[in-house]
Amino acid sequence: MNLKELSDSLGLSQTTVSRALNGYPEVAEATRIRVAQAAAAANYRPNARARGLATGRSMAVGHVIPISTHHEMVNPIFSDFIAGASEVYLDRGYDMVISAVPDEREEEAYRALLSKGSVDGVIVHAPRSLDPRIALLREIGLPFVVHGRSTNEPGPYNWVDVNNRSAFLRATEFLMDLGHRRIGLINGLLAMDFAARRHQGYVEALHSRGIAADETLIHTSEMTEAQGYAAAKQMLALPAPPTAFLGASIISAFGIRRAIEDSGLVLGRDVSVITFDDDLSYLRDASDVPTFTATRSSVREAGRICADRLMSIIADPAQPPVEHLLEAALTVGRSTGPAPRGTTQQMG
Amino acid sequence: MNLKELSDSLGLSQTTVSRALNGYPEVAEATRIRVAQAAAAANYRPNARARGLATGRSMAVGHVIPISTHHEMVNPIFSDFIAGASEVYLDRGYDMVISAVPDEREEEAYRALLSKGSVDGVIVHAPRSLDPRIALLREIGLPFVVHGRSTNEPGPYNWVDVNNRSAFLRATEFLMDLGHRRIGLINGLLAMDFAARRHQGYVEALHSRGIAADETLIHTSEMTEAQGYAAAKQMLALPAPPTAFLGASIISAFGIRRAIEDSGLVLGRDVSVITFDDDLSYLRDASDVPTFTATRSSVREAGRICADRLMSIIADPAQPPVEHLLEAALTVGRSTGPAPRGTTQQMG
DNA sequence: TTGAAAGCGCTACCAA
DNA sequence: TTGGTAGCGCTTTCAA
Repeated sequence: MNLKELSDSLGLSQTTVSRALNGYPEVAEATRIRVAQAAAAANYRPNARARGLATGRSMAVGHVIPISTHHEMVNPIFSDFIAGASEVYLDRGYDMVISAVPDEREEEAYRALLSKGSVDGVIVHAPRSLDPRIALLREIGLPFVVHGRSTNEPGPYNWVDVNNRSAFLRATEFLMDLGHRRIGLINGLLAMDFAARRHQGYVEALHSRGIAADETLIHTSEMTEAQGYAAAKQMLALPAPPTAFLGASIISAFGIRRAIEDSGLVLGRDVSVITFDDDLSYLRDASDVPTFTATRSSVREAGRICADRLMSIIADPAQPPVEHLLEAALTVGRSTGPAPRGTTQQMG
Repeated sequence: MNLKELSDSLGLSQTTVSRALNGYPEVAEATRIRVAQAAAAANYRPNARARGLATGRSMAVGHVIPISTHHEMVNPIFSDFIAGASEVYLDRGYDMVISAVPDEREEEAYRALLSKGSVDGVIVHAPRSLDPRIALLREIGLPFVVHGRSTNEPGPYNWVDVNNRSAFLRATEFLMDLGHRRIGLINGLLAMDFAARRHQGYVEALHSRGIAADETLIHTSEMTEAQGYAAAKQMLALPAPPTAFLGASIISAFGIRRAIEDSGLVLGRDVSVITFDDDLSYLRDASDVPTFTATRSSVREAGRICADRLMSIIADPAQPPVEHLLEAALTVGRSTGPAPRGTTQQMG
């Protein structure tokens, strides 16, 4: 069923039917109702390509995911983000186009998305410290919102980020409040902006209590199970091993747990672990289990906000960039049910 | 840069330029080269919407993900599948459109995808025993490939599936070979086809050794950490607790591990665990750690195969349905590096 | 308040 | 081997 068939069946012109369906004010109310009913009955939906050709907009948003490093796709976090963004797209009638491409074909992917006209804008994932994608997108004039930040990027741009610095600062303080003084940090690659900020928060917290950061207790690498295991194992073998770990991701945290077990220690009794990007944490000294809900709920919220922001930019590209910093929620108590929806919840 | 501008700059007609770019044989070789160079220099790419309007094909594939139950998006497996499919799409110039929709809006999503004309075909994820989506897609004539199988579906259809029955059969046998007789099965919901097949393989293996399946050692639920924990905890409290677990997913396996620890037992010493959809397993009696690579590599492979198959169907919808059963690889030895690419590797 | 008609950028048919 | 041209299905002036 297309516009012509629909308008013919109604004895109206395509123009009028199109106007009625798109909410133009000049259509008589009676006509509009008649058209709407006929369209619903015929299960009519305008062809997206034809409409796109006519309007110059594609009603689709692109997400380019670098896959060679396995940073993103393997990361459950990404799923949450996508789920949040999808909610918004679904509401607004937008499609989500995902290009999973090898790192070296990333630029090509963005250019293709633009020149093929398949999307009206993109979300940039996992920005690095000075991310070339931002310059590229500005240059080619494709609207974009960054999930995360690119610290050394000189110009203004739209971003939505979780406050990784404060999250790790608070988590470190929390552990210190429990008496821990030697806290191992199993972090992601410092080239990733979020990892650098986490490192910063951790160090700040230590300094605020007059504790010097011990390099042997800081590890940065890809956030894999194997890396988490190796790093934790090595730290536990130190003359003065850590009594607690701060894990950057659920994946590496599983490696940390394995290292603790392998070392003959008992998780939550001999060694405490707080994991970020996770719903579970293990502490030996707390009556209950504190949980960073940042990534099971805040990341989903971040997806919603990014999508919403991008669609606003697409509608009006002239507006000034907006920066949106979300506070991660560190709650006490194991969370087993659905993650809370708010993002402003603070640690007690 | 569009076709008209490009052809004008070359002093050729749009027709000739289009033909040259699309590999039609009647174009003079000299012309083709000249056109190709100009196109590359201008960074020209045909507008996907215009081309789609003209050809009737959208050069895009849809993936509809049900999100309300958190079956898929939360599942790291899904990421691997997408990564595999993406490789194929990228090669063939196809876009991947992902609709994450609440269960109840699933049918609407498929219909919209078709009538809006945004995709040429879809991949169906996580089929149930008699999945209504198959009938729907057949009815509306949208080409599709199912990742998994729908057991009670009467008609033929294209599917690509991992042999879940044999995987669980082999894993159960493996545990029995090590001397285990009480093996807990922490499974997904039986309404999900893959879970039913896993259950079947488990029971078959027990029967082949003359062991009756013990209902108290079989648990089915959503594959969450909390469910895995609760189920394992309960089983470990039985008068005759299991000495090994078979976990259906990496997520629930983490719950199983926690239950073991909580019960004062040591994983790999007191209780063994084999996890599916995972790269890690913990056995007390094996010299090394056996690993089901099914989901970190085979699932990616399945993504590739599904995508390839779908694009073949789109090109020629008349061809008979193909059924593709992948054997899951159960390997011995911890896998820490990149997952192997093949899918036919068998357990020793 | 409604309709006719001109595109949007491309492909594909029919001529030359 | 090349070009003219008629759509593909929709939106959007411009007229009526």
